[in-house]
Amino acid sequence: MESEAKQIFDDYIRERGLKGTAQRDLILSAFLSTEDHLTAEDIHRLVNDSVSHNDFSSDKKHGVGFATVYRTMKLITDSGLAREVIFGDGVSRFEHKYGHPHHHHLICNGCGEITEFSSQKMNEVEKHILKKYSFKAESHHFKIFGLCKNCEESRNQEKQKKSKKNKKMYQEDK
Amino acid sequence: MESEAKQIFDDYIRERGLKGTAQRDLILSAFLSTEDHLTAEDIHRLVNDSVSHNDFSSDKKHGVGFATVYRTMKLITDSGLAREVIFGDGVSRFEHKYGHPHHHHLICNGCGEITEFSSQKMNEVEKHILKKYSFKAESHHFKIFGLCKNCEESRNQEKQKKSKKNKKMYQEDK
DNA sequence: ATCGAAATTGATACTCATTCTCAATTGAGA
DNA sequence: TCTCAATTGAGAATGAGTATCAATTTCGAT
Ligand SMILES: [Mn+2]
Ligand SMILES: [Mn+2]
Ligand SMILES: [Zn+2]
Ligand SMILES: [Zn+2]
Repeated sequence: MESEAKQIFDDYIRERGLKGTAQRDLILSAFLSTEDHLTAEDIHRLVNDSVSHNDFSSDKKHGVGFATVYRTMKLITDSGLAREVIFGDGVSRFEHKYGHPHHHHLICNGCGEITEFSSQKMNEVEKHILKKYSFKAESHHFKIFGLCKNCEESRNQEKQKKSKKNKKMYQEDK
Repeated sequence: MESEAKQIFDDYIRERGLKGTAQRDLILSAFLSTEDHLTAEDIHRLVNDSVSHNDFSSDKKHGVGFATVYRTMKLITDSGLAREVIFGDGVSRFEHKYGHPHHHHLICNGCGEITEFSSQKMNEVEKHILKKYSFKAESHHFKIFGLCKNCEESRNQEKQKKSKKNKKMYQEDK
């Protein structure tokens, strides 16, 4: 769980002769506090909100900077705790890697909801492709964009409204 | 073939009350001239190189601008001729859509080579996933990053060289 | 507990792909 | 040919992420 992850990061830091800092602790805790796919901005907000709530000392100079968030997320990724995911909207996201087996994503174009899935059959098909092309995979990611159940239903309701409206307008035209 | 594609673009342009221009012709021709996955920069270069080679009039003011390349590739994409692909290296690429059935990609981290593949079995697995999650797919893309056959082989040769070198240094240490 | 070299930090400047703005130019229907 | 909306290129603007650097902090050695 969380303490194991913190241990892993701590080990990683020491092995490299790096230093433990309050900022790194805050950022790692924020990252570990959810199961979401977080952007650097998300993490920056989480960190600085939690700081301003918890630390009410009046001599607080400034929050954790964006550069530190990016730098630390790189370390967390390199330590094996995080994986960077790119959904193609121009922002990187980070998700848990430790204790979370590899999986793929369904991304809703309506509400942004992200659903994870994995499939043994898909792994087998992939293996077959790799052999066919003599390709050595280092990473792989299947992304499916579309509409989640909720968004699909609301879209259909929208359509129905519009078609009623159109019918009405047509009658008024007579 | 190419003329069909140009006809489709022409129709698209007229339907919308847009105008045909020399720039749009050049950009579309450049895009159609290869089967590659082109960046806006690639297309810009293709267009301006071909212009300076073919059109040697000395009163040529300037080449086609980047903004026009981006704007026109958006039109070409909307017309259904192109598809935008995002490999996650920070640049968008465009590939043929017309006459090119949907497929996925193997991307070599060594030389950048892109190999296309498709798999009926994978489509079936995907369909199963979509049903399971009640998700309505609008687009989907499986990307596999790694090393192509060539790059994998050269990497192994590198390894062998290094191991020889290390052995030699070890002996010299004695 | 103190010291000091080395690592870290936040602010800010910068990069780079892409989009926006706008004055000048061009296309095509009347 | 006229006219006017669409288009263009240059350059400014944007936005995510990175590099720089002086000031601060960490932590092992004293
Ligand atoms: Mn995930
Ligand atoms: Mn392709
Ligand atoms: Zn949704
Ligand atoms: Zn290669």
